Amino acid sequence: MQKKYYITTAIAYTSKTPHIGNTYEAVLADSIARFHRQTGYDVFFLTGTDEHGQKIENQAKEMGISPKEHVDKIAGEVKEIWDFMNTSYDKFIRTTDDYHEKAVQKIFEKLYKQGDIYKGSYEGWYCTSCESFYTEAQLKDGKCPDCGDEVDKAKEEAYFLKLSKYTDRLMKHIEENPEFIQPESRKNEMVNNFIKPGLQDLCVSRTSFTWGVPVTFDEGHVVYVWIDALSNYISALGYDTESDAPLFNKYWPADVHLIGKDILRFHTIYWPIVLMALNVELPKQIFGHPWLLQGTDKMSKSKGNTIYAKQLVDHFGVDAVRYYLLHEMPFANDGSLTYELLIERINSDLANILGNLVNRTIAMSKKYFDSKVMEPSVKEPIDDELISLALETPKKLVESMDKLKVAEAISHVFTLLRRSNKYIDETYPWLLAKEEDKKERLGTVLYNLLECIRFSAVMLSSFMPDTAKKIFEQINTEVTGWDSLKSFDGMKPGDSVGIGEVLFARIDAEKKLEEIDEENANNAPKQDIEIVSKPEITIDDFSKIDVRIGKILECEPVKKAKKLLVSKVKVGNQVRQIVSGIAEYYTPEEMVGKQVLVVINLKPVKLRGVLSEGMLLCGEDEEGKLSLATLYDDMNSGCEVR
RNA sequence: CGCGGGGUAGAGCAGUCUGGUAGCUCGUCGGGCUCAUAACCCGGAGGUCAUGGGUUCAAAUCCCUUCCCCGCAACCA
Repeated sequence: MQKKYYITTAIAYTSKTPHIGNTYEAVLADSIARFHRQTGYDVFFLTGTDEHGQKIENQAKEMGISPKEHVDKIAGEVKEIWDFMNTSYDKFIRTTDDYHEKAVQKIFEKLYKQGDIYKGSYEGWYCTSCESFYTEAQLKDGKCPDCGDEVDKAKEEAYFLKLSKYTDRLMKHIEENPEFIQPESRKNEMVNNFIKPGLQDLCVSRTSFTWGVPVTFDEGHVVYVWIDALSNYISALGYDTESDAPLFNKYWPADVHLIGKDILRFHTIYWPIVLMALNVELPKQIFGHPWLLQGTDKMSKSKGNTIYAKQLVDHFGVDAVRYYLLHEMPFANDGSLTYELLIERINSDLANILGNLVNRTIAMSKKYFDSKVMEPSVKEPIDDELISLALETPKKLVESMDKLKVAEAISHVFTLLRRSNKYIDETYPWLLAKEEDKKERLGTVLYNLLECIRFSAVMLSSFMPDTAKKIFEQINTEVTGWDSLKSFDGMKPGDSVGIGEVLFARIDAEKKLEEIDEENANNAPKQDIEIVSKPEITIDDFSKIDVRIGKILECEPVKKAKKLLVSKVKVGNQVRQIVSGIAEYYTPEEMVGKQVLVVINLKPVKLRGVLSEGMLLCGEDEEGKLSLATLYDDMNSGCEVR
């Protein structure tokens, strides 16, 4: 029976257009899926979108459209990107799909009936204007972190999943299956930070918003993201708690869930526990891939450094972008993308090594043999090294791909291409062409080159499908299957090769970068921050906050806290000790002597064990970047700020 | 003393498990070649393998010290 292979990506959240980093995951999954198809597996490749939640509900409200309209638009964009990136998914699931919502409801019901989900209450602080709950730790200045309003201590009913019940089984599974969480270092993070300290039961329902899957037996409750989104991996296969599902029986358990390293916790802890509770087998592997950075920075909209797949593809073509993503991403560390690096890779690998080899080989075939493929009749020892390398390379590819080391796999192909270029220099075809009695030897040399190119194209099919196809056309072969790599005789003597066309044009880096700079300057004017004002307050409300001018006398870091500085601040006749989360932006030395704005009537709290009696005012942007508010002119400390 | 990963040529990385000539790609310099997209091929320069100590005939590799970077966790009144 044919072996099956089930691979999934994380489903993309439909709150904004995915950037190239998100796109990477789909391309990576695609190359793995294609490779398995090519090497004989029955593959199911799932991807899709995660479309519920408060954030989407709010965004839709702001835009004045329905949540469904909002997610339809973004899901459409996601699908469009996945499509032009040439990803060969078998199914694109949306969590707003009917069958998915039903499956989620059934799963929730089943877990509730068997007691793994129970109704409890969520005790915390409630903000009336936001209709949201916050834990003590989430509060900002004892107030709502979102809108800054007063919060009330309150209880809200919610459903909880009993994680504790399954902790031991999960731990055992992780220990017994070292492949389960990859890369290895991630496994330690999960075990040490979460499982060992003990798992708290997980809140799996919400009442604070309605854009979600309703809990069937309790009106007002909506299934929260964990059970909703994660279940897509089985609902997509038609999983049903009661009846059999053919696709599910065939493909489950997943061979690999490919996800970003940021959501590892949900996939390696919550998801396996849900499955255990459902009495369903666990996926074989969770692979938390690294992130793609813009240079050395995380991509984000507010930094204005977001790169989108569309722009890259428009400038460089799909396969060049796919090549870069797949080949330049390390296995465990974050990778980096810049236009400069991309152009360099295209020029040196794709244009020079690959494209030029194909081009020169076809040109020689045409020139010397009128495009005819010749019989390889005059062998020489020097051929053996080339041929045996060609025959070994497919095995190496399989080994690398088994470990999901895609970059390494591609490198093997390029080793063969480099060796082929060298072979041309070793055999001097242009000299052979000058002597009539060397014609047959020349034919053999060209045969070997064409066959190496064919080998390479077959092996590149999963990574650069369009390019592989173009190469097959140029060398005019239909022998493109993986099995044809078992012997070095796929090219048929007597056939004619096709027309040589440039596969990848060399790019003038300077010119291209200018072009892109200009484009980015036009397209991305620095956006003003959209102001969504907090509720109006009266002057009386304002006057409750006692802000004073202070002067920093001393300042030092708080031990074992990366972000905290503790300052002694002179405010009038008092000296306050204040802890601030600004250690990443200011050194203690530069703090001393600064005149600052201090909120003095905040309830004192201990931070990392250090008492803080107030708060220093700072400007803070979306990225969390801080700037301390100081004074324009020297003032006597203790003055009121109004 | 929270947990983990890492520091190897100008850049990016492999090698470390299982000690035995320090390697790959890019860049740079020089040479070769002309079939090809100024491409391809060969050679050179460039490394105290972060640091200090230990084990050993022999250490990038094994053991310990210190310093630095990164991830996770905690923390942002």
